[in-house]
Amino acid sequence: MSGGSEDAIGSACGRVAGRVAGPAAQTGDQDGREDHDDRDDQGEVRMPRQGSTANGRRATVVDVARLAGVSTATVSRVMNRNYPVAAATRERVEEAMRELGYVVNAHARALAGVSGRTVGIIISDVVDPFYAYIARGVEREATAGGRLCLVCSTQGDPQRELAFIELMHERRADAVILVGGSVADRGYRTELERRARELDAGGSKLVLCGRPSLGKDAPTVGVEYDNEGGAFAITDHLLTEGHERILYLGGPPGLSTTKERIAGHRRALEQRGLPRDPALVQPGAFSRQFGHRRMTELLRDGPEFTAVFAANDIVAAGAAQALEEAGMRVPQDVSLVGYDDVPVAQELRPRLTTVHIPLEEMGRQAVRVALAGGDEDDWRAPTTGTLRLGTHLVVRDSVAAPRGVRRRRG
Amino acid sequence: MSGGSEDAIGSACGRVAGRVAGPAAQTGDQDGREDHDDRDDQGEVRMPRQGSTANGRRATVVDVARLAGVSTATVSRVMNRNYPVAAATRERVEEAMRELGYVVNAHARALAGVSGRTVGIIISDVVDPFYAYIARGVEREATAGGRLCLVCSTQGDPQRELAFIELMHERRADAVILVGGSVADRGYRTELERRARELDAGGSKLVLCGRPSLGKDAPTVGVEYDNEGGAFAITDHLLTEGHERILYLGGPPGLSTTKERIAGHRRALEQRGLPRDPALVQPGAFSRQFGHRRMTELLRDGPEFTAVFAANDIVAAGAAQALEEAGMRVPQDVSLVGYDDVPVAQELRPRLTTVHIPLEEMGRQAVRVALAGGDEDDWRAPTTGTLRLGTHLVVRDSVAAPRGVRRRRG
DNA sequence: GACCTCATAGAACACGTTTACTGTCCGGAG
DNA sequence: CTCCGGACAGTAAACGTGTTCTATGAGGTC
Repeated sequence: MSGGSEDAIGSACGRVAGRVAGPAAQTGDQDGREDHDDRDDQGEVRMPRQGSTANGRRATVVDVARLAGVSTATVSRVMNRNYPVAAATRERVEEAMRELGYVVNAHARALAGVSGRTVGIIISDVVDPFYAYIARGVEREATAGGRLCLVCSTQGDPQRELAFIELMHERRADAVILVGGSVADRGYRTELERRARELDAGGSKLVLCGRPSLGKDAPTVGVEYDNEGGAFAITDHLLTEGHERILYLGGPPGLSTTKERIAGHRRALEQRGLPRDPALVQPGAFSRQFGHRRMTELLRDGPEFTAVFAANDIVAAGAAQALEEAGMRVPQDVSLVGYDDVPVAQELRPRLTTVHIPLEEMGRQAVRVALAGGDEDDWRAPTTGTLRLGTHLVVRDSVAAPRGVRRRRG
Repeated sequence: MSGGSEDAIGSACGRVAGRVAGPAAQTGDQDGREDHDDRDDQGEVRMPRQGSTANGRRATVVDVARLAGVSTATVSRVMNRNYPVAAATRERVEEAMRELGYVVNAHARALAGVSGRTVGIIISDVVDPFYAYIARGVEREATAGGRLCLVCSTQGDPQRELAFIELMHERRADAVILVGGSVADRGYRTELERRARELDAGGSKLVLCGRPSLGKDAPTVGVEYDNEGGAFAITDHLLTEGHERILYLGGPPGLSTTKERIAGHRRALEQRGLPRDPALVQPGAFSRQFGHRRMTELLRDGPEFTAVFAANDIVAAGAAQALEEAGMRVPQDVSLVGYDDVPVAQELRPRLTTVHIPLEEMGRQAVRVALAGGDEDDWRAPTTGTLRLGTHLVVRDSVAAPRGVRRRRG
């Protein structure tokens, strides 16, 4: 992007476009289009089908060519700079394009064999910072490669996810990036695998970002982060501080992300020989509201605990509010940690100890990995493979040694 | 969306696609397809040009038609359900599509005259919740209308903005939505207006969302919020509490958004007959970092003030930290307000008093307004017009009566 | 002057769908 | 029996661009 690129965006081809319209003078020359040998006897002008809702038809290569007095091939070559064109001719063509306000039709171009230069990303919610950061990485990397980014939100509905993949396939996206944990449902998995094969057959890639692989033979690539390891590390941090009864709060129960985080949590417990208490694992949503409501309930009639491991920072924010309302101080009375290291973690008071995930980098890698094999014709490169990024603990102010075992209130 | 729609997404046409490949059994019945009379004598297979990077060519309508023993027209009609097809024929075609894993080519479809069903949104940064909420509204409304959403981030660079508009025009987006304040530069304005005309000439709409109109004759539509009014209201709130020296902090100086907010702020001051002190207006970035740094500097050697009006909630978060580090309590020592009512406002302690903007609703309205005229053929509807949404004050805990005039520390 | 090469430019087809016309078959009305 | 209309299905022409193959003239060499 730092080179003398001709456009403000990635490597988009240089194009020009100009003022709306000069006098539509048809440029007198009675061109040599001699009677299509039929259809002329119809006598009627027969208004051409309108593009969509247009009032004025858009200029095409043919119009430009006519005005510049050249063939369409020459116009195409002027645009793409992939074939020698005399300077004078080039100038005339560019002037004509400006005159007509010509804008190339990306659909026609894509149909003619040039890549559509699009990558799609499917997430649960644009507003959720976890997804937003990944989306930013994807968008930036895509733009750097001269591509546009199609964003879809599923609101967590697997059916919509499948439908969006299909829509992106229809648009011949270079890559489709699926972000976030997935449900374990077998039927869904099968459907997903079928889509992956179809995409692959067409030369596109399905990228699984922060989600377990579909299996060795499914034609997908993956970018993961060390979910289990991060959970292990942060639990271990709590254990080191002396906590023995840790409440795990939030995260949709069926989700792979939840399972992995709980797995890491349990491994840390087991390593210290601590028992696992089912009452201390309270999955739910990934929302602030859930964190607040469930925490309030558990403070009233839940098990004893001295620390809370919230499934993510948003849940932690809700839990923090519940704690505050119950008159509990963090970390003096209860320690609290989150996951994801999203901006809110720095705004909470005390600042939240959490696990950092290289979200934006994951997004970038997702498109890089997807497009790696496609550019060259080396289909020897393994069509499947997984890139794994590290996570690390971020220690802030929300953890302290337990003062004593917490008793249920009231 | 609540009707018995056939797909998980908006009103997308029903399409099918199936398992990769059964035995390619050609379905025995020796149908009456007697030799296409050409192309068979070529004898040679002649590998067609590859689509992009594919190893296996994608199935097309022709393939499906051949396998089902019908014409391509019939296949098209089966897909689009816009023309009667016998049940038996339909079944055969659908089976063929499943067999071949056929996925329609959206580019070809768009080229043939069907709308591409795409809306584009251009924002400064996906991660910024201000933009993220608007993007969510756009995305949801677009999806509800069976459209896909193209998202681009400019990082605040007007050149990239222009380039993105061009890219979306090439893709024949139904609407291009420009979000957020704009710079006052005249050359930029002219460029933008030219793009608007080109877009309009092609039947697309340029929507200005939270940004001033380009003028009466520019073919754009707009969705605004009452920026000036919100600033007036919140300043008046501070004045009512007894504050007389209010620091306005942050917001890029050239930006229309900044100008409007400052205008409202000043109007409130003037209404009470208070003087405007230039030293009390400190524009800058819209970032947390700016809020923190500048607030720190001003506490050291800035003018006296008893309240801070941060240009938005993010800046307020930075300012809050600076205040905290300087040992100042909010609101006892200094009152603090923000703008936008973004989630962080609820996480700050004390919870931030701010101005609520119906961000998601703006996004929804933006696409609604853009697509309103286009669906019907009533081009009598004014091609230009602006929808204005209200803002309102949200009172939380960050404002109190001034204890006394604040003196500079040290 | 004949011949070859190089630099350009044009003609024509491919890309994959949709759709306006044109038929064809069949049942029922006159 | 003929005529008519409805229900289907096929033919072929767009849609706008990229690209391959071919053509033409200029300039140089022998």
